[in-house]
Amino acid sequence: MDKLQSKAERTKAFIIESTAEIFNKKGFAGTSLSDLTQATGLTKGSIYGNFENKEEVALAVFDYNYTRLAKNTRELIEKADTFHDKLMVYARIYKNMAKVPLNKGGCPILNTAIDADDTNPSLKDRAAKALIRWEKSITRLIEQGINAGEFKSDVNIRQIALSIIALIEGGVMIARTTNDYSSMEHVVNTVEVLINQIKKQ
Amino acid sequence: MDKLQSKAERTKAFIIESTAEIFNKKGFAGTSLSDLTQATGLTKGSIYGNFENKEEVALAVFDYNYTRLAKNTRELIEKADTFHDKLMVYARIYKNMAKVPLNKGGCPILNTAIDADDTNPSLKDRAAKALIRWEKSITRLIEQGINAGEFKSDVNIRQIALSIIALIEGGVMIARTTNDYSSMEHVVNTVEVLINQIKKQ
DNA sequence: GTATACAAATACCAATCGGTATATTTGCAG
DNA sequence: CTGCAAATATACCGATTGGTATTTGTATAC
Repeated sequence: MDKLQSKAERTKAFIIESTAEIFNKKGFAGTSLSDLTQATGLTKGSIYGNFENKEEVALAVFDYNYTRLAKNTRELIEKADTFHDKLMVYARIYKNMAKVPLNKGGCPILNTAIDADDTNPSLKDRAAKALIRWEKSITRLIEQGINAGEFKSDVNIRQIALSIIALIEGGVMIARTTNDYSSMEHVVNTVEVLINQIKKQ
Repeated sequence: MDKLQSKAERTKAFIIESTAEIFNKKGFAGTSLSDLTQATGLTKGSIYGNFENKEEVALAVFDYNYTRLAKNTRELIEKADTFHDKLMVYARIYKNMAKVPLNKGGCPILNTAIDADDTNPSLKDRAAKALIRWEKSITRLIEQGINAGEFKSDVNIRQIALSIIALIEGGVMIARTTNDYSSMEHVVNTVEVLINQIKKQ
């Protein structure tokens, strides 16, 4: 086997990529098997040959959407020099979210969290883990910034980390629901204020 | 007719109250007609005698959930003396959201916004209007506080209003998804900081 | 080139979906 | 107490749901 992936692996990836947007827009209950066959051009038999059931597709799709988002963010953070600039990457990404949306249908973490909250424990768990990893990522940057002497040492790290996430996700929700992306800019301005406030001097 | 409501009006209200929690938890697509008959003990015929279709029930349920929320908030705000304290009502309500949740299944505005976003224009519009009214309510309190000499006159009113909403809604999402209500407290602390920062002196 | 293993399509399943036409019951005015 | 209208239940509809057993097609190792 000199191929990079088996046929099954390629088909699996194809199904995931083809249906990622639908699941993100319609949610788990709102996405039907016929949505999946329509988006892929495949038949139900083929989809069920590669996934056990609808839930397995949804879980794989969430992982795909989340990984794409996380990778994109990580790369931008690595490019930034100071820890201040690294934190500011979150502001930059969502400031022009309207023009360059990575995910059609909005943030997959937010969508999955609300969608699966009271209905699907597995999906909810995936969203929870994503949020916790995001929080850890911000927390680590602040800690490193403190150690590097960039940030004050008496900041409430967890409060800042959670507030940045809440502002962004809340901002996405407001902007998308009201179709007014200027509200996202306003909210991101507060993210910037929070980050600037922990700077020394 | 010496009754306060007709039979139909009472049944309508009964259907709305009985199914409010289900719609808030499962969303529009995730809630089936049999969910409604099960929750009410009524038959499909009876429900369709009082509502045109499932969407009409969902819209009435959103109005019910939202009105209850808005009324509760308004009453607490009216009781507060200063504009600072009035703004702080939002912080107080959501600080112990875990102990005294007004709506099972989380904030109906957030849930409906994400649920209906890419799928149901009527419901999305309801959520959008609710968000705009909420923003206006905060905006008005800040303006009145400025006129009363309580707040600084150079604050970015819209930025503060939107940030408070985003923090609360984002915080609700994080707390409910991760099952960790301490994160809500952290986020609400930032809401309090924002409000304190616009105070004179 | 052929046998074989794997992948995809076909055809089917019971159950449930949202919705409706009609029958039955109920509440209420006279 | 009766008659009638309003409200609820019954019974049914075609379409679609998620899922599966089986057949057909295809890529690949030998």
